[in-house]
Amino acid sequence: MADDPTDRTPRTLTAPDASAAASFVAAAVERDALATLFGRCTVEYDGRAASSLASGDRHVMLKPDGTALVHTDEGQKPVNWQPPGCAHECRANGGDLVVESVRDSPAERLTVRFSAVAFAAAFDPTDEESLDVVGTEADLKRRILEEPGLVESGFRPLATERQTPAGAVDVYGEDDAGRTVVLELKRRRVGPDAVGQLNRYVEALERDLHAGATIRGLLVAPSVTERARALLAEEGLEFVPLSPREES
Amino acid sequence: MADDPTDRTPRTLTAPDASAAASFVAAAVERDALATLFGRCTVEYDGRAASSLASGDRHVMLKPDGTALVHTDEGQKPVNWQPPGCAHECRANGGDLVVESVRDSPAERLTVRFSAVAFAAAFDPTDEESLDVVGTEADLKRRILEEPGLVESGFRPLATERQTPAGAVDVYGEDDAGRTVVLELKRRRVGPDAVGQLNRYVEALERDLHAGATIRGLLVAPSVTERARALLAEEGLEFVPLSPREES
DNA sequence: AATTCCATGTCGTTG
DNA sequence: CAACGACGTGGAATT
Repeated sequence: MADDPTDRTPRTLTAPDASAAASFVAAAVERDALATLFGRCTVEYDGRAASSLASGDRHVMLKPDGTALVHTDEGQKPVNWQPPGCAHECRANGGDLVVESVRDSPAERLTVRFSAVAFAAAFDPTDEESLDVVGTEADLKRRILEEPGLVESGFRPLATERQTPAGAVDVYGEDDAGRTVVLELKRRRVGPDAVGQLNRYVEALERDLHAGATIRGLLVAPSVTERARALLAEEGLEFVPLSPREES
Repeated sequence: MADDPTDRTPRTLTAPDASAAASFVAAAVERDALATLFGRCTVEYDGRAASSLASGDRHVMLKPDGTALVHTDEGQKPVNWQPPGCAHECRANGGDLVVESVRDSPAERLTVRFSAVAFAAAFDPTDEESLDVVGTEADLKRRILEEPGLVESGFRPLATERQTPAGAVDVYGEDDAGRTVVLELKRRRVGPDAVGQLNRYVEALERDLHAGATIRGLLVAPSVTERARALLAEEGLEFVPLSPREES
């Protein structure tokens, strides 16, 4: 059974010594299994930045796509990690189990050194499904294109992702007076950054079309912070309250 | 041994039925252990957005701080998750194990329904250590304050985090001609967003000080993209190449 | 490979 | 609690 590659039974190991753990993890990595380890370890990282973490109990996951994750008992983000595409290696060193995940470009190395492994497990996951998310900026755009009057009476969308020297505009169109209108869409409450983004597009289009062109810039989002509202006013831009999901 | 709260041996369960798995996970959550599950499940999420994921093999982690993570065999980010502060519940329902993590404000619910649990484990992690990272924007600031000439000959820093109507400026100072200088620092190669940020600060200060004030805005980063460079030129801003770590 | 921008971003700090 | 900005942001789409 242990040699059947279609076997979905997990392999496990409790309190192994370093060499048993190394063999176990090496075999799991070799056969593209998802390996997990729990135990007392230190973690070193060097690459885009560098970090060091003293000894403590952590959970380590090695994925077959080259991802490595180190989790403590707190936080949604791993305390250390390595992105997909890395090569996982492991070896016994002294009495320790050393797990390393390495990649080039950028050159990065993650080193986890276990002084004690409490537990190891390896799984062979099969997952053909993909996630379907609702309530994104794309949904907001869809809503607007289906019902332009949600933005304002008489608004007519002419293009999406229209290019400008400053980047692509989310939605480009005209108002009922024939003036050019630029929409910047956000799925949630917006701060000053989104105002800056919209302003870049408006200024780029004003330069690009012709000197005297009057272009309206509308920030479309569920709500806006005070500072963002002040910036909008300074720049002569407008805010339109609208949510990606039907309710507001 | 199983009742010793200081016991660091993990508890494990292989191919449990739904009610055994539910008891096991409930006990782990109750005693603030870190619980992991591996098996075939569906995942539903509703909250800031909403999502649905059909049946597949996944790894689920429930942390004592209320974090929930659902990982597939690919990717650094969990396919679904719930942030710290959630309440974990679990129950047997039909032949399934249902795990839910819920929070209010914002109202969010994650529901994982296992048709089969291949494996469950619970750990009692102790981790007093905190991570030390090097190569951040704070390091870049430190470098500049220790050796202002790295920015340009004669630069004199006067304040950090100086407030403006548009937010706080990273570093505020004067050049050798006595002109006001604003620095925006970035730890890595920058795009148009950072230029917009710097421009907001410069314009706010020009308004704030007096009408005719000439203020130099310097973007300090390892490098800059072409579009960002063009935007800098348009706005009359400058770029200074400098890295958070000693080398460039 | 590089650029740009969205994200259920997450996370820390500050008011 | 809201707001603001950094992050080893990650990830997708486009060039």
